[in-house]
Amino acid sequence: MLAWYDRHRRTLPWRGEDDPYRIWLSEVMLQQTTVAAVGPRYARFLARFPDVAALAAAAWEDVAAEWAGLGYYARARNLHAAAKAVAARGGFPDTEAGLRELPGIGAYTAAAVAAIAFDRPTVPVDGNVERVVARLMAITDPLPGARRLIAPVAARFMEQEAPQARPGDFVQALFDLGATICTPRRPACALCPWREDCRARQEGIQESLPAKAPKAARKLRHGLHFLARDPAGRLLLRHRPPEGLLGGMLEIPGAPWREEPWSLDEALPHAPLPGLAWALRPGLARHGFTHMDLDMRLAEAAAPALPAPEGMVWMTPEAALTALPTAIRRLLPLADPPLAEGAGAVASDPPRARGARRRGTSP
DNA sequence: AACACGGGGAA
DNA sequence: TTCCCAGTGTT
Repeated sequence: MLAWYDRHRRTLPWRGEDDPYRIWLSEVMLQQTTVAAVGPRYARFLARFPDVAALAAAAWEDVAAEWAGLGYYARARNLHAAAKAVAARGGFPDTEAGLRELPGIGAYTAAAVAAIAFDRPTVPVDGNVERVVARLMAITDPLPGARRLIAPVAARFMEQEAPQARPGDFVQALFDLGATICTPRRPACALCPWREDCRARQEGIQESLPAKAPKAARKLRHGLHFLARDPAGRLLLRHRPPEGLLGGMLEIPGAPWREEPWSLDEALPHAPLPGLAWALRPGLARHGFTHMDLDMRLAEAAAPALPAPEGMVWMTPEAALTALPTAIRRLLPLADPPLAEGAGAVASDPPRARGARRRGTSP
């Protein structure tokens, strides 16, 4: 495995780093997030917060804006909290158990940082390792339950394949094998260093593993949001509660997301400023979360120059574009004139700003 | 053990 | 479209 890794490993921005801060940051960004999505964001984050002291000293607003668009915003909150804890104790814990105490570091990330940054002989079990081990051992139990069978096998590999040598490289070799050879669909078994040992391949069932438990159906919810613009063209945004969905992020204020679609009249009590002439815009913004789909409509009004109400802030469209989470950003192309992604210099193509088509028989 | 929690890239 | 990604925390 290590010989294969030395020959075929991917070149990645966080490869070869020995700074625990950088390893940790990469692992947190990579939680449920693809390498391709993390790449540019990793470099940008480090440019803004070059070390753990800088992150610990930063204001939450700046961390949130930097994380916007990456998703799973509890990661950013926990990252910020963990940075303060690390700065306070004078450095990173160098054991799996010590790392596990930090907010946002669970079983996987503790093992990953311990192995990669501190060469501890432990195996983080991510989606790649689950897939590689399930196939190698022909484990047919469905995930996530099968993890209790997979983890001990992975730990045994570490003992056998990397006896006190290169634990960090061994786990990253497993990642790379899963990402480039032992892929979810159409694995390239002919190129695999373990092709002769793989029980799933021997049985011809590699493409059906790992088995997964069926996931719950996504609910559909509806929202109606109110975009107020002041005479300077700034947008009125609201802070969401610190926990829960999009916790701690900014949003365009609106009526709560619920099962039934909103009419403008019905939603009016939830408008951020009283007495404005709200006009409902045509079209619908749709966003899919992990557990629900969300259909949002947009009402707009011109507002006089006023101080922002409690918990809200006036922000330029340019700043809003980068500070808003993607779900909320999808409303901007519905505005008149549209505040699309390319509103600034770049005339990029507006994302799925699908109009009222689809089966949404709008009011 | 089951849920809540984002978003994007690839097939 | 669907799948799934270097998962964590809460209930």
